[in-house]
Amino acid sequence: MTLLHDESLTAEELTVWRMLQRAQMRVTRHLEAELLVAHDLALASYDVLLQLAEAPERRLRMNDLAGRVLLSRSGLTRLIDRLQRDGLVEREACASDARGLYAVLTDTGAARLAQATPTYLGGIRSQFLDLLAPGEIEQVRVMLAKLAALDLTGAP
Amino acid sequence: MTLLHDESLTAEELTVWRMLQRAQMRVTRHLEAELLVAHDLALASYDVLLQLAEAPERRLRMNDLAGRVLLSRSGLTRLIDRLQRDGLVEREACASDARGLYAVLTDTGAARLAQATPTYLGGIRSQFLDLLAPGEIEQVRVMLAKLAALDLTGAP
DNA sequence: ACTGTTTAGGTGTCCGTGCAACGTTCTAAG
DNA sequence: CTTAGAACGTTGCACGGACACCTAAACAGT
Repeated sequence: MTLLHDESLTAEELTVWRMLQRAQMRVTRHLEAELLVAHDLALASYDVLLQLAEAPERRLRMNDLAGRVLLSRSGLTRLIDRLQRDGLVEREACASDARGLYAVLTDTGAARLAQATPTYLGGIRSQFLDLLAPGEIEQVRVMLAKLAALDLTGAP
Repeated sequence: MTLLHDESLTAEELTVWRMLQRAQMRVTRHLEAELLVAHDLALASYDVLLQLAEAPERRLRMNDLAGRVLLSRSGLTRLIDRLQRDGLVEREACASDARGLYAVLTDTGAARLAQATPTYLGGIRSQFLDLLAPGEIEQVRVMLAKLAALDLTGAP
């Protein structure tokens, strides 16, 4: 597993990985910057709002939410602190489990999300989707599905 | 540019983008963690050492290097501080330009890089390349080339 | 019921990074 | 030669995030 198969292969493959890193970083930065100047919203915050908006009852358990936005639990705690301070989400106790807390999207939060969404989608388009042919997007989707499969099997 | 073309398209495309985010994050985390435990080397540090190793004379101007590792200049300053403290790189004045500084890879640094490289490549393999068919890797390369083209034209 | 274990969430602390401002040096215009 | 402006690298500051640890609640076995 830690063994090296064949050094010679890696020249081009390594480049692919590095290009991927760069491209992803570039798009992310662009997106974050645009959201910040236009709506004073960090990318992570946008993701949280989006996840909540898609969730039933506009609410999600903290732990659950942390997993979806790829953030540590502590990181999410602070982020929700900020969003709550700005009135975009609220914390609500869970009836069935006294330890549990729901993060709930407020109307204000939903409105901010709606405002920011064109910027978000536009950024993804201009920096990512518009540069690829439709068929290529589908190719990417297929590949990513393979990679995502690992999440279920290998990494708990 | 900030206009929304068609809301209906974005359902699947949005998923593709989010999957890409997740996949990239997952691989990066895995890589960083492995490098850290096995060689006490952050991913950013590895990247710096790698860039320097590939550069002529094993040296690169700070500004130049900052661009290659996708780090702000200030961020690079501190990173080089740490690497220098650990003896992996050195700073060297530039003869032709008194403002300029070279970051130079030391022998110690080259050795550490060599030690860590199997871990790095192995991680990329196991988390990324091995999950894709050879043809798919080539497809990715082609697409990334398109995305990278933007770096040259659109973004200064 | 009781005690140990696991889970949910929050807190203390540290580290890495970006932004804005700064000093220094190079370059161009007068 | 002088001076305005740009470029290079560094520093003060604040912020965001992770890790380790903590408390409270749920669950397990006896």
